Amino acid sequence: MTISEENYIKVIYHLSLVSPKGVNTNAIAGMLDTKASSVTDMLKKLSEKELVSYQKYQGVTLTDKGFYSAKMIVRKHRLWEVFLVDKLNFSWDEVHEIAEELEHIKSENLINKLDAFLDFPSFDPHGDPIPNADGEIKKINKLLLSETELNKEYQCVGVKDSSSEFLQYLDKQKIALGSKITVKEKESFDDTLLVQIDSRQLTISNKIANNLYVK
Amino acid sequence: MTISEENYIKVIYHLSLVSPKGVNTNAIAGMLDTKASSVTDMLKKLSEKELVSYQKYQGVTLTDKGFYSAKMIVRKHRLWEVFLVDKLNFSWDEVHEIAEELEHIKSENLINKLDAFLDFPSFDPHGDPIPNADGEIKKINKLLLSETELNKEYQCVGVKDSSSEFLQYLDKQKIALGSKITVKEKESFDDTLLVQIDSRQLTISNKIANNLYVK
DNA sequence: TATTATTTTTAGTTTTGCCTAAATTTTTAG
DNA sequence: CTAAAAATTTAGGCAAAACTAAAAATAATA
Ligand SMILES: [Mn+2]
Ligand SMILES: [Mn+2]
Ligand SMILES: [Mn+2]
Ligand SMILES: [Mn+2]
Repeated sequence: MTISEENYIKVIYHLSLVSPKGVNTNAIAGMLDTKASSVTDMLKKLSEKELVSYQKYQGVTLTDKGFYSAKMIVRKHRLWEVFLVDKLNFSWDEVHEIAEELEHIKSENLINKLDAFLDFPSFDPHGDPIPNADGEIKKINKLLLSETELNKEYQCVGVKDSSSEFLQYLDKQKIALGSKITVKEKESFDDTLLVQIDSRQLTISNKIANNLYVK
Repeated sequence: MTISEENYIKVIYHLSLVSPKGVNTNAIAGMLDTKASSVTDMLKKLSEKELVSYQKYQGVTLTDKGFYSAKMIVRKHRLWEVFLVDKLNFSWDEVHEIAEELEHIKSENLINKLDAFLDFPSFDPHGDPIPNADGEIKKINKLLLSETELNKEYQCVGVKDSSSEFLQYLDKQKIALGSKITVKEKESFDDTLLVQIDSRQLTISNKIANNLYVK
């Protein structure tokens, strides 16, 4: 697979988690910052290689082969992110871009040795699960902060939006994966939350609450 | 710079250490396993970007800019090789191919953090010097085993040929960087050497002696 | 020096991945 | 159910990086 093909497969994977019936051409184009006509061209090629099932106008899904390939790319991406944060002391808002390049390095041996070196982590720095060498993914029951019950203690386990702006906001508010969070009050007018984080009180907008996973 | 451009610059760098007057089109083609006509095309592009000085039929040399770029690619290649051997437990004959890919990862920040993580190594697993962040290279006075004096103790510091066949031969004979080597006798007919390595006696062909650096 | 031989460049194609513009199909609304 | 809107595909092209074949320049040699 070329780097371009890998990027398409990965995007189709991510989109198919949301629309399992079939992924739209325009959605793919949007994620890859390219044009729908280019996507159509690539879908034909991926279909030829039996990485996706594609009938024109009907959207696209991954074949088993494509699904496995996608998970291996995601595995590489997330393991490299762990390496960058845990070993090289990058902060969690700096690693995504670099991992976008590292995920295309070809050696399977490399990624398995990296996995061992990192002690077989199950989650990346953003709380996303890391597929193991067989493509199996550990699921956890997480929910958005906006969906939690009042006065019940949760633990922060991930982010939905992993843009550096959002991650830097969390850093500024000293909210990290592992932080204990309890929603004390919910303002019905705008869904703003009054929360207790570790031992601090904080007011959190609905937008934030919709992008923070807890369990 | 594209990956292809980087590969050309790196090859021109290596060849120009041997032929500083100017590197031949065919020599470049040979190293990159491509055709002379493709090289000519690329030389025009690199010249356009002021990475090389090139006049047709006259061979090519790196500009200061090209020379610095080349050293940064070599720096990345060799640092990644150190990482693979020291941290991921690859053996020294397995790392070159993977480093050929890793050397094209773009972030300067990444490579400087990797450098720090590895404790600023000066030499890679094959004994080749690693340029620092400014492009400076630590030179050592090394010579080939075939050029040594009889009955004088040397230390193995590098390999000229770093093919896996040669490296695996050295592993088999338990010759590693750091090994103490003394040439006891030289057979004048075929230049075969009788050497003492650490505490063992060994007969070594001229071909081997011409590819092992000592100091 | 004149003539080969070798090296290098030019000319013309190919493939990959992308683009714009136009045509087609599907979906949504009236 | 039809007409407009939206989504998707086709057609035709472009740029990068490779190739082959042929031409031109340089180097080697008789
Ligand atoms: Mn990421
Ligand atoms: Mn991540
Ligand atoms: Mn190498
Ligand atoms: Mn090396």
